[in-house]
Amino acid sequence: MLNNKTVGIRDVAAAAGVSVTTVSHVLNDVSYARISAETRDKVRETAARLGYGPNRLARALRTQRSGMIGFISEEIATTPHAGRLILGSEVTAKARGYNIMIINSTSTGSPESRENDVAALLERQVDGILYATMYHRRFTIPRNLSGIPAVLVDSEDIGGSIASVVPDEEGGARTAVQVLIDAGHTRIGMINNTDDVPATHARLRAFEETLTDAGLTFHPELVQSEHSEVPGGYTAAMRLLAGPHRPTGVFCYNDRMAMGLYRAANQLGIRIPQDLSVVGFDNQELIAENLYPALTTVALPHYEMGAWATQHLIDAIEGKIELAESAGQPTVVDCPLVARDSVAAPAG
Amino acid sequence: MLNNKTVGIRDVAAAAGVSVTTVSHVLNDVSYARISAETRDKVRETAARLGYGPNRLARALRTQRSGMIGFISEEIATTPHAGRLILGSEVTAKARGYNIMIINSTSTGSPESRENDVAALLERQVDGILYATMYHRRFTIPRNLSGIPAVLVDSEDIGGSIASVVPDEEGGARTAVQVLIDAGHTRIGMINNTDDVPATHARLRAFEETLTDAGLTFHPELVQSEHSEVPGGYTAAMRLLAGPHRPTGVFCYNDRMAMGLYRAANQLGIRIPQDLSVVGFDNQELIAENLYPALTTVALPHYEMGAWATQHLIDAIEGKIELAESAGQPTVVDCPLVARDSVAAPAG
DNA sequence: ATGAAAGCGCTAACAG
DNA sequence: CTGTTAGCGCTTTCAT
Repeated sequence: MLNNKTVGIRDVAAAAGVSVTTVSHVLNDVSYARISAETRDKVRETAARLGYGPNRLARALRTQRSGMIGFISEEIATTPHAGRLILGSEVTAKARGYNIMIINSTSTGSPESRENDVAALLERQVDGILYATMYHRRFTIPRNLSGIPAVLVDSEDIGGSIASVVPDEEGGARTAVQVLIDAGHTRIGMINNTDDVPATHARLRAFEETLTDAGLTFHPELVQSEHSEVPGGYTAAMRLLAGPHRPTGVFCYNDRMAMGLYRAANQLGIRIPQDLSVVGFDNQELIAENLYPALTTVALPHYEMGAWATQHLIDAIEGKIELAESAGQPTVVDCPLVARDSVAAPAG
Repeated sequence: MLNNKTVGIRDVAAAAGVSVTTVSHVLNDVSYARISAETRDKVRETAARLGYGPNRLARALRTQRSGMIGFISEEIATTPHAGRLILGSEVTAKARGYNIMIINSTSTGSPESRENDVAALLERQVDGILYATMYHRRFTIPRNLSGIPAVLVDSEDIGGSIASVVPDEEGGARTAVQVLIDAGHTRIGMINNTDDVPATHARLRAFEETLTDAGLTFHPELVQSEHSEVPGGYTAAMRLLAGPHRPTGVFCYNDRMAMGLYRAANQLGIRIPQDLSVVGFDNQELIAENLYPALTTVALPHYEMGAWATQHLIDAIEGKIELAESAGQPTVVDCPLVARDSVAAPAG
């Protein structure tokens, strides 16, 4: 332990010629403390001069509040999304005087390993726990996570017992499709994922509804599904674009599949956005920003979900809200449009 | 504080009918403890039955060892690299019984804000600190970081006072260029960065040396520099490829610039790898894996640097090594080749 | 308006 | 072979 700060409250007290109680009271601005202005100044000055810093561990032991929140994240490294989640959480936590402690988990781990992750945090006396999954799905929380302040991030709790926050898949998809409609497209296709996850179904549903609401007809043959990576996007796009009566606008399940579509279009001599408009989903900046033309897409609100979850977790810790009340259904956060250069009016 | 575990060592002692000392001794496997096998079993059984878990805060306060290491990272979210750094660190720390506490910083912050980040960690009584910069550069550490166990990750300390670990820029660049040479290329170009950072100079130097070592001549007009992003790569590539006597192989400063080169090549009707071989740097998977053809590149060893730094920091904390000894020059870690599909023998 | 003292949960002398 | 006890640095009740 780094005891460069070997200076504690009693050193300050001694140097200032007062008791430790007084020091504690002034440094913590205790409301009921009745201490003269001069004493206060003297204490503060002495503390500063000695370079005093509180030992948060000792305080935590005494107050039963560590000011630490545990953050369990699946696959921290494989996706840039986790970084934004952590950032949203860290910034929010710091603003409220908390720090975050990170544990990396895997989406393939056993229930016991998940419980161990939670237990490790509990031994550290964290005030609450944030559990983030790698992608939006339905998730069964570790048993020992229930009954303590916790929020599930980017997944819905199957048991419905804890609060959670997820992206607004439907809203985001509607936004994306509407961009195409607003640009004047009437024959719109979709490249979808084949995985059985909430996003797959919600985005398809929203696609269909948005078309219908706009008075356009939904053509089942204009939705092609594949594995949600670049090669899948390419394959699906080839099917979608090679036919005789191709769409003039395409909504892609994610930016990676859109990247595959770009390649297919390039290969077929179809220009984006002149001959084909495309909108993605996720706003994976490395891809969306760097594709040519830059991809118009809808952002997955990872920073915001991390921030929301942290804000509410802390509110619950501090007794300002009751997390149990929102446990029933997930809080849904907006997926905003990020307009770039891949959408134009249809040709002719 | 989550006192679901309201069960402490004294509860276990009472339930097992022994003293707290005995419980502490058996649960911590204290070497000099002389306790009968039966007592040990009884204690362990009781602890398990009651669901006892140690309060690491109390232990830390008593032992002056928190078992926490602080991790300050610049720009956690903007680069996927930070994720790998954190992962390497977290996995290593966990394996040795430590946890990591994250603080997000910025590369543009003031010296005071950096010192505050360090101070926050110090108040938490972390046993040591890892300070990671966003990219490899020369860095002045916060003043209050000196004198405590700490290692600088992905930068070299200008003051030379603390240990650091950086990627082997030269070695990585040599590897990249050698791949081109081994494939039979003799006219090789480079697309370089314009920033004045160690990587720019080291990679260029290695490029030149590797050519010379192979008996090839270095043509200054075959190195084109621009801002190290996709558009810069495109611009530089247009200059490099539009000329009359263009190279058959190109080494790019990073994968993003290589992506720009791909677009230029596509536009000029130059096929990769048939007409042009390319190798990148960084192994930004989202790009390198998904470009068509997939990009052969050299990996920046973020996971390894995180792991190395953590391993050594903990060794220092535990008194196994003296960090000061390696403070003079940075430890350099290998940048391995990631062979994909963008290199072939030169045409005809 | 200020101070003494107890105690948060644990470890480690030291004492039997 | 096992138990008593002091104390890590702090907050807070209670006294004065």
